[in-house]
Amino acid sequence: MIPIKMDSAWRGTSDCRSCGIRDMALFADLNEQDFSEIHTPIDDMTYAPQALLYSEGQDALGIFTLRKGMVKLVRSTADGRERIVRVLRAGDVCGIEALATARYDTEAVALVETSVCRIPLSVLHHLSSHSPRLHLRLMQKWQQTLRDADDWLAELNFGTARQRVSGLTLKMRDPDNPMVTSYFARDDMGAMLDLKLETVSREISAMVREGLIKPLDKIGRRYEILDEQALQV
Amino acid sequence: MIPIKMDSAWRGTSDCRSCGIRDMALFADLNEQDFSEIHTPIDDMTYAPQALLYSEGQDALGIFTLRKGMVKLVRSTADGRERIVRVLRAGDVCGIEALATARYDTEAVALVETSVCRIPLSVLHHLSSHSPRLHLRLMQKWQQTLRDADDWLAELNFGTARQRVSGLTLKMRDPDNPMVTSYFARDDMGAMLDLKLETVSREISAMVREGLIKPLDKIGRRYEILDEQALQV
DNA sequence: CGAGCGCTTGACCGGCGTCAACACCCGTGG
DNA sequence: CCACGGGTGTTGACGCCGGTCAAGCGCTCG
Repeated sequence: MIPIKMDSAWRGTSDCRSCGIRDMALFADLNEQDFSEIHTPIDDMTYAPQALLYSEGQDALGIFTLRKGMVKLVRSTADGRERIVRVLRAGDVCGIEALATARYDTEAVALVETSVCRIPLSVLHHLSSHSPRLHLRLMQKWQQTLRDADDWLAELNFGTARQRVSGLTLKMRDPDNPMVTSYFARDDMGAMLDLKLETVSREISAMVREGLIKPLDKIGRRYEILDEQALQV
Repeated sequence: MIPIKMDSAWRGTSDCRSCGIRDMALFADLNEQDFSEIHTPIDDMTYAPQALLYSEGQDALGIFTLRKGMVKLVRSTADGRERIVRVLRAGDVCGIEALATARYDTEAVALVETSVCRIPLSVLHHLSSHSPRLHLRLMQKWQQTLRDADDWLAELNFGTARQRVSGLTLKMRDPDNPMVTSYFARDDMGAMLDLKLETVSREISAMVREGLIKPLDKIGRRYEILDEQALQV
C-alpha cells in the first residue's frame, strides 16, 4: 500500500465573477441574481502531486472544477487491481456523479500541482432548480464527461501498444501549444492504456528513434510532436 | 459495408402511467400534474435484431428507455475500427447525451428483438425544468450511465482473456434468473472485450470443459452458470 | 558524493492473433 | 424429404507482440 500525501491547502474563498476559466466552468453564464443565491462559500484549493482529492465511495462535500493541473480517476476492480479510467484537465469537472448520490464513484488523485474550486452540493442543487442557465451548463458537463469516458475506452484502450501510446500522445497535447504533449509516470501510463510500464517505455523509445517525438526534459514527461501524421495511425 | 436492416415498427403511443417498467424508468415518480404537461406523444417502438436505432452524429428525435431486449452502443475510431463501448438492457436509458447537444454520440443497434419508448427532447426539456422529480431522476440516469461506462472500462477491458470473458459472463446474467447468462455473436463479444473472436470462442470452450458454464442452446447464446466462484477471478 | 527511485534496455517466454480447415445449424429449393 | 449452401462457431498450427524478470543507467535530492 502506497501512502498518499495529503498535501492540500485551502486558499480562501473564490470570487467566481472574476474567475480566469469562468468561460469553461459551470458558472459560465450565471447572472447577478444567480450569484446572489449562493449562500455557501466556494473553496479555492490547491493540491500537490500525488495528493488525494477524494477516495472511492467517500461521502461527497462538493464537486470540483479544475482550474489548473491534472487529475487521474482511479477505479479498483473486484479482485484488487487498479485501473485509471480517465484523466481530467483544466476546465473539466471532477466528481459530478456526487450530484446524484452524494458519494464519489472513483478515487481522484492529482498528477501534478493542481488547483481547483470546490462547489458545495447544496449550492448546485439549489441553483440547478432555480437557474435554467446552470441547469443547461450541468447537462453539458454530464454529456462531456460521458463522452470523455467513451473516448477513453474507444480510442486509448483498443489496438496495439503503438496505437495506444500514439493515442495518448495526441490526447494529452497542451491546449496552448499543440506541438507539446505531457506524459506521466510510466506505470500510470500503463494503468491508463492497459499495458505494462516496460511496454510503454519501449514504445516511447521507439517513437523517439523513429523521429515522431522528441524529449523536452530529462525526466520523460514533456515531448515535442514532430510527426503528427504518423501518430494518427 | 454491411447493410443494416431498418426493421422497426411504430406500435402506438405509450401510456406511461401504466408502464410495466415504470419504476425503473425516467417517469417513475411523476405525478398527475407532471403528466398533464406532456403535450407531445411518446412513441412505443419495437426493433428487430440488427436494426439501427440511430447512428453516430445523427440529429436526435428523442431519448429512449429500454423496455425489453438489448442494445449495443458502437463508436468508430478515427482510423475506422469499430468498438462496442457498452450494452444497454431493460431499464437503461439510451441516447441521453442528446439532452445536451440534440445529437447522438454513438451508434445504437438492437442485439435482439427490443422494445423501447422514445421520449421527445421537448418533453424532457420542459419537464426537467418544471418537475423537480424528473430533474432528480435524470441526474440519477446520467450518473448510472457514467458509472456503467467506467465499469465497462475497468472490469471488462482489463486483464487476461479469461478475466474478460468471465467478467462479461457475470455482467450479462439474466436479472430474473441469475444462473443464466446471455452471450452475443462472437465478433461482437470480441469488439466489447478487445479480443479476437477466436480467442473468445476458445475461452468459452475452455470454461465449458472446466465445468464453469453449460450451454443451454445450440447456437452459443445462452449458458447456465455452474461455478460462480471460479468466474469471479 | 552517495543512495534511491524511476526510466530504459535486454533476453526469454507465454498468451493471444493470424490463417486455415472443419463442424454444425438452418433456410432454401429441388 | 433430402441435398445443398452460406453463415457462424469451433479447433488446430504457428508466429509475433507484449509480459516477465532482471540488470543497468541517470536524474534528483539529501
